[in-house]
Amino acid sequence: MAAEYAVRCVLYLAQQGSDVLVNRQEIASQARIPDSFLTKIAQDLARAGIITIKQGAKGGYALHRPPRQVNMLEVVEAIIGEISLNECVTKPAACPASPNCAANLVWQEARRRVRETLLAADFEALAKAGACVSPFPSPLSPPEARP
Amino acid sequence: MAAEYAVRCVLYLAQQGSDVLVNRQEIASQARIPDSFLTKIAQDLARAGIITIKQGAKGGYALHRPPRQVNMLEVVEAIIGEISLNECVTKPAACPASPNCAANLVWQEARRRVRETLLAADFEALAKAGACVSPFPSPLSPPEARP
DNA sequence: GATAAATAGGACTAAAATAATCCTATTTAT
DNA sequence: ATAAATAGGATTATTTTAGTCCTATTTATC
Repeated sequence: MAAEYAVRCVLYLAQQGSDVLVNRQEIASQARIPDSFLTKIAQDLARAGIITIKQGAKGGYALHRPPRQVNMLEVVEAIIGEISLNECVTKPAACPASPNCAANLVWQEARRRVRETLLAADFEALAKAGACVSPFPSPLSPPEARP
Repeated sequence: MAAEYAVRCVLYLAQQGSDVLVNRQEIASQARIPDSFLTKIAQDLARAGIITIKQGAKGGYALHRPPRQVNMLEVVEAIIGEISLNECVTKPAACPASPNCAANLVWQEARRRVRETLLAADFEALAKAGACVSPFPSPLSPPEARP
């Protein structure tokens, strides 16, 4: 959940435009995130340099950069750490044979592709594509004709 | 862990060749899987038609098909169910906006690519390439010569 | 058929990860 | 000075995962 909450939070901020300060309760209710939990998520996002937190009266959160320069990979990894898929990738020590293990290479490739996919998804595109438009042309949905 | 154990188990069987019956303790020690846990994993693999279980004296496990026809995706999914990466993919209900949510499409694409990668990894190739299963005989119970 | 060697499968426990909450402290606008 | 915000640590609850244990059943062999 936490990573999804983070994506929704950043998406909501991106929709307001960068540098627009939004108070936490508004984000929580609009993006359907438990308010107290959002506190924690925001802290991670701030630590990763994705959002800016302004404390005190009239405080709130804002994107720290233009939405174009924020992607899903960093948002997700700000929350859960580096995506790894499985232990044989993260803790090679757990598997004595892993340096020359073909299965390990498959996991690494799978991981690489997931990260690549999330990296390609920037929040400007996500915010714009509210309407069913996939950022990926090929197998999921046919490319759209431009007006 | 369970999915990794399953991969190691199938890999070990693939290395012995298909149709070769191996007793559970040997697999457990060679593939470094807690013996009692392997019981559970084997049941899932059998249910998925990946291995054959022979009960009774001189019983054990064997691959149910040639290694070429078994891939990492089905082995992993036999254990953990369909790979989903996150809830917004599995339970669209959890997110009222998901049908037209661009982030959701990104998750789906990422998932598609992981599954595609694991699908392409068949156990004949893995076994040939040399993998996860320790090349060293187990100190606990060395494998017996099979007639 | 009796027996010993295997695995099946359900019940159970332990540990870890995740989600979420609460409370006190601190920051800031007015 | 005060009220409106968020920070951040401590804590709890829930769920998932890992692993164990025990009794039942299956099968080869004598």
